Order: sequence, then C-alpha cells, then structure tokens
Amino acid sequence: MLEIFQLLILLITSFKSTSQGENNIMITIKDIAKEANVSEGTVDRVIHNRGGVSKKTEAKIKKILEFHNFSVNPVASALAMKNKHFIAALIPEYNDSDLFWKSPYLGILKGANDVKSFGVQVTTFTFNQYDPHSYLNTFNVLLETKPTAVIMVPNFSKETKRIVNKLEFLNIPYLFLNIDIDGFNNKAFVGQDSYMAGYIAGKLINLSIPKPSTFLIVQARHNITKNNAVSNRIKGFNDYFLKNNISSETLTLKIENLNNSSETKQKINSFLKQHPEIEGVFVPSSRIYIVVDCMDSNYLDKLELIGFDNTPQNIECLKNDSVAFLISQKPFEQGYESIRLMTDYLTLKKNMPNTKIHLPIDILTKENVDYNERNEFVIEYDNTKINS
Amino acid sequence: MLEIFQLLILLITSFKSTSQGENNIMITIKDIAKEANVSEGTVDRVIHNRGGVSKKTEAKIKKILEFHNFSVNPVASALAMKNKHFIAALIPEYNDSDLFWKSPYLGILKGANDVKSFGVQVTTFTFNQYDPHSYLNTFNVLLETKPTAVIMVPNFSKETKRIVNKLEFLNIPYLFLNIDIDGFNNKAFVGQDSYMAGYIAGKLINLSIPKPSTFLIVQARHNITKNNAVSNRIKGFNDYFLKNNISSETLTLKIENLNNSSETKQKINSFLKQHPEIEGVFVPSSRIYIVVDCMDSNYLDKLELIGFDNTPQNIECLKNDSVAFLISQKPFEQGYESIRLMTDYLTLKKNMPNTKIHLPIDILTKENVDYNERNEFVIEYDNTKINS
DNA sequence: TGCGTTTTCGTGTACGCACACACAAATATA
DNA sequence: TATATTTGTGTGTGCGTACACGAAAACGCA
Repeated sequence: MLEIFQLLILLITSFKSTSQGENNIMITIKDIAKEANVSEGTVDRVIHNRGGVSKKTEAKIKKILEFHNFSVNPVASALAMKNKHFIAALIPEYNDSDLFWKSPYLGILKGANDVKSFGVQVTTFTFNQYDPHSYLNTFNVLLETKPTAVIMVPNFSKETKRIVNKLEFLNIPYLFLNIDIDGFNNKAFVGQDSYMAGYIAGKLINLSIPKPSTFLIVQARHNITKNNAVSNRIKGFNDYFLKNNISSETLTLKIENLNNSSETKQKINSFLKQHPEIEGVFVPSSRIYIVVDCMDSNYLDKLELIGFDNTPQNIECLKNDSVAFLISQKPFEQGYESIRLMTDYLTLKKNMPNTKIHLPIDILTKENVDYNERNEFVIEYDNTKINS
Repeated sequence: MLEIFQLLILLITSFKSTSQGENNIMITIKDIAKEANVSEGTVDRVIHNRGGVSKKTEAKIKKILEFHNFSVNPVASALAMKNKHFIAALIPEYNDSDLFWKSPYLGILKGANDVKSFGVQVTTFTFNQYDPHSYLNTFNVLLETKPTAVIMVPNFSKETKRIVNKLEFLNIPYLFLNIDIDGFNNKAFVGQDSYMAGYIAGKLINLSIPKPSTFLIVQARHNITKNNAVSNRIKGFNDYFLKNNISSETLTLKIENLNNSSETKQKINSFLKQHPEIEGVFVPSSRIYIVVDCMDSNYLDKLELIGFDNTPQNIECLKNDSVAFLISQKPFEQGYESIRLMTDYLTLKKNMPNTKIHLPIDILTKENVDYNERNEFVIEYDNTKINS
C-alpha cells in the first residue's frame, strides 16, 4: 500500500519534470519555416508584422508559432540588430558628506555593463542636487549627445517641466528615478513609495516607545521645498499617528545647512534641552549620521532615532546603536533596474509593466543590514581578465 | 564668481560623462585581429588559451587586448557556443496548506526562461519534503536525465550524503538552496542566514513588549530534527535574549501534525490557558497562519505574533493584524539567483563569488509587504505574444 | 647538404539564429 | 499582352567559436 503511494508520487513528479523540460527546447525560425514550407525571411515578416505575406500563409505560420510556443532567441536577435541605443542618465552627484547617490550610480554602472552587448550604451551626467542651474546646464550637455532615452532624477519641478518639454518635443522617452512627481508623461517611475516609508518609520518609532510621546523631526532647509521624497516621508510619518489615533505629536527643527557642524550641534542640543518631552528623533533625509555626530551622548543614550538610507556613515550609526532603524530603498537596484527597464523598452519593444515601479521598503537593523545590499558587490567576470 | 564655479562643475560633469561613455564602446575580435595583423581565429586562441600561437604573437595580442580593455561579447559568444547545459533542480513540492515552495519554483521558472538562449535547459524535480524516500527516489529520476549541474534543497542530512556522493562521483557540480548544511563540497549556498533571522525575530518581539516576558515557540514535530533552517531560527531567537541579558524565557509547544486543525486548536489554546504569563508567540516554520486560525480571538487580540515567510496565507494574517511581523527571505529570488549563478558558472566559467550567498533578511509589516516581492510578477515579454 | 617527414603556427571560413534588404517569381489588373 | 502589385526567396550581416587545411619551420636520416 505504501509502496503504491510512493510510486504515485514518483509518477507525479516525473510528469512534472518531463513537461517542464519540454518547454525549454529552443525552436528556431528555421524549424518554423521548414514546417510551414516558407523561407525564414517570411517567418521573420510574420513575427514582426512587416507585411508582404498573404493572409493564408500568415495564418499558417502563426498557427505553427503558437503550437510550438515559439519565442525569438533574444541573444541572436540582439546580435543581428544593428541599431544602437544611447541611454543618458541624469542623476545627482555624490560627495563624502552625502554618499546616497553613489549606490544608484553603481547600479547604473552595472546595468551599463550588462546591456553593452545588446547594443545599448549608457552615459551618466551628474549635477549638484541643490542647484537648479547645475541641473539645467547638465541636462543641456546631456542633450548634445543625442540620447535615445533618458533616465532622470526630477529634482526641481519647474526645471523638470522645461527639460521634459524638450524631451517630448524630440520624442525622447524618459523615466523618473527615485523621486516621484505627477503630471508628466514619464514612461515609468522607479523608486520607493516615500510616503509609506515615512509612515512605517512612524510605526517603528511608536513601537519602541509605548506611550504617546513627542518626536523631533530634523530637517535641512534645502529639503523643505525642493525634495518631494523628503516631504512625503514627513507626511507619512505624521499621518501614522493621526490615522491610528495616537496622541503623539511632532516638533520640527529646521537647520539651514546640515554641513555646518558647530551650528547644527548647538541648535540640536539646545532644542533638545528646551524640549525634554522629546522621546525620539526622525530624520527624513539621508543624513542622520550628521545629527548623531552633533547630539550630546546623554541624548543619544536616551532617545530613539530613526532615519533613511544605507550610506556607510548611516550604517555605522546603526551598528553602534545610535540609530535604532534605517528605512532603506534599494538604491543600487534603482539605478540598475532603470537601465534594464529602459533597455528592454528600447530593444524588445516591451511596454513598461507599470508606470510606478515601487522598490521594496526595507527595514534595516544592525543585524540584517549586512545582508541587505548584496547587489552592490559588482561581480568580476573571468573573461575580463585575460589569462592572468 | 558664481558663474566660474558653475562652469567648473559643468566641466567636471562633462569629464565624467565622457570617460564613462568611452568605456562602453564594443571592440570586437575583428578589430583586435586587424591591429595585431593576425586572423580572428588567432585572437580566439589567445583569449581562450587554446595554444598553437607563438609566444611572440601571443604577447602582442595580449598587449592589444589589455590596451583596449577588451571583453568578449557574451551575446555573440552564447550564440556561437554549441554545447548545451542541463541544470536539474531538486526542490520540495508545494501544496495549498504550505505554499512556501511555490515562490522558489516560480523563481526557477523565470530563471529558466532567462537562460534558455544561453544554451541552458532547466528541469525541476519535486519531492515530498517530509519523506526521505521521496527525496531519494526523485533524485534517482533526476539523475537519469544526466544533468550538467544540480541545484538542490538538502532536506535530509543522511540522504543528502548519499546524493552528494553520487554527484561527486559523476563530477556533477551542485549548489544548495535555502537550507545551509556544512561538510559538503557544494559550489555555493543560496539562501538566508536562518540563525540571524531568528535572532531578529527575538529583537522585534522584545521591542513590542518592553518588560521581560515569556514567549511561546510553536513547532510541528516534523520540523524538529529534519529542518536545519527551522532549528537555527529557534536558536537565534533564544540567543537574542541570552546575549542581551534579557530575562525573558521561552516555552515550546510541539504539535505532531499542524494540519490536524482540531487537535492543534485544542493544544494551543489549552497551553495558552495554562500559561497566562505568555505575551508573544514565535512560529519558526512558514505556517504561522495555521496557528492564527487555531487561536481563540481573545488570545489573538492580546498576544504579539511573529512568523516567517510571505506566503499568501501569512500575508493575510499580517494585513488583518493577527501577526505583527513576518521575517521573509526572498524565496523567489532564491530560485532565480540559483539558476543565474549556476548558469554563469557553466557558460562563463565564472567562479562562484562566495560559497554562501546570503539573501536579505526582510522585516515585513502590513505596510511594506506589498512592495516586497515585486520579482514575483513574471513579466510578460511582447515577443511571446505573436501579434495578437 | 639535401630531402622527406613531422610539428608548429596561422588563415579562412562555416556555423550558431535573427534581421532585413535586393531581387525574382507569381498574381492581378488594365 | 504589358504593366503594376503582391508575395516570397536568398542571403550578407552581426561577433565569436573552432575545425579543416595550408604554409612555414624544425627535425631526422641518408
């Protein structure tokens, strides 16, 4: 009885593996042509809707294609296609005090390497994220290279309108990376739902502090009007308490220039002194490490801190217990997936799956942080080393 | 002054984009051959260490290759190579009561589709995860297909030894998926650090309950000796309290067969009744939804629950607030990345980057869960639909 | 030293599969 | 019957792979 049962299981598993294996055999255009008694060129015409094939012949070929579940060999297709595409990426530059944009840049680099042999070249143009003139000027340089498509971080609404008008006039498709703004015809947005990221930060900080409390939001002046993602995070954070009927409240400290250490230090600590009811600190930009560096250690020990993004400095704060959680947005993958998405659009004529490609909202603790961004290890291929 | 500053920024960004663009132009073997005054076949011999080229000619060619930072066009290489590879995947089957293994299977399917045109065929063989005979029998069927490489979930230590001995005798490379066991020559392990996943579960549940408490661990009997990942999770969970000097304690309830609803219901609720000190429940398997279904609602409202894996049933519990957190392990990606890794190993002769490829330890709440596994949406390619 | 044989070196090119153009053949129309 | 239109074939091309074959150099023997 048991033996029969096991034989049944074996038969079922054999059936599954057999049917799975069959679907993987590559049928070629030559096979289809032979079966339909036409030339390979005719099959190509049907596949690509090129016309010049009679309805009768076309129907016959289509039937055979469907019967075999035919798909074009994308490798052969890529080699045969002679047209080249040029993707230009317009992203903020990174520096030592704000390393956030390094990861998307690395993701773009990896993507560029991966799509090279599909006839797609990628060029990156970086601008100063606080300066709309740099944004526009860099865009103008970008445009001189006559790109096929553009991947851009839409930092400034007004300037973005001007940029987008030019792109649409020139029929250049574009997608937005990291910052989601509405009212444009971008092919897609690739990034995080920043409102929900802030909402989750509210949930986590509330979890750590069981009674209704007061939380401090620390903002750089730059971030107030210019960065849609940051303002969405703040809104999400505040809404967590509103929507869950939690009578916690938030106070906001605006700092003109986070990079001015002594001023920042003085402002934060005196604010904390004036508001001893504060139990936690929320930093909606990617630079919570600066806030940590400025806070007196007695406040650091006492307060719960929560910030965004997995820059090395922020991770260090996580690991030394100054920060309880970071909300991360898979920055490397944002860059990488943007390149892959746009490449698929250009080479396979594949429609974008959604207009909004939301990447995961990652909750990072000191324990899981090292497992999180394994994509950042750009893998060395043996064939780039010639017999060394 | 400001104008000069901006001009400097523009020059720097121009320089970066220019140098980035240059590195992306594909040099071909034909170009190298022309420059070295040899045939393309000779360049091929040097690249692949085939011999039959004089040392002088070889040195000249290598110099030119390095100067141009030449890399083989992997697309053309894949088309030219005529050898085929067969990857066999040995994974547990899924059913309606335990959907965990559906995601890795879908990841494998997507991987198989992606590597088809690189001359790699993938066949999946599934076994009953609680039955070592099924495991062995399925492996024997697998072996009949003469695979080039094997991706396997090493469920049972003893039987895995036997399987691995055969694979090594036949010189078939293999890697472990999802379950990490030591003492074997697997090319890699692809999966989560299950100890750390349990540890983080301990941290999160402790966060929700500020004073030292008592937690219930619910285990199916099957899981005790058979599944290394589950026992590691339990160890990690317990170690969180030990290592952080938290005088919480854990009680364990072992249930013979989680699928027997009435018995499970009775056992859980009477246990909870006998132990009113319990504040939270930890389910180290992927089936916390069964525990939720069995618990009386007054316990559900009162206790914090934490489990593993993002099966649809578990996600439902997350969304209706019965479960506070799920620790997820990117199951789809486990399947997908295993195929990609093994394919690279077989076709590019690329070494595995690490023996342990740890995937992220994802902390899921009801707010971020829908953003987490976007890879599971198997994207439809337009060229699989023939002009419909 | 010269000749025949063996070994080394290198070239040329068919092939993988899809793309798409030049050209020929078949059909329809005036 | 001549012309126009439709249909379809043949094939060079993309870049790398690797084998068949030819040329040159080295070796052994008379």
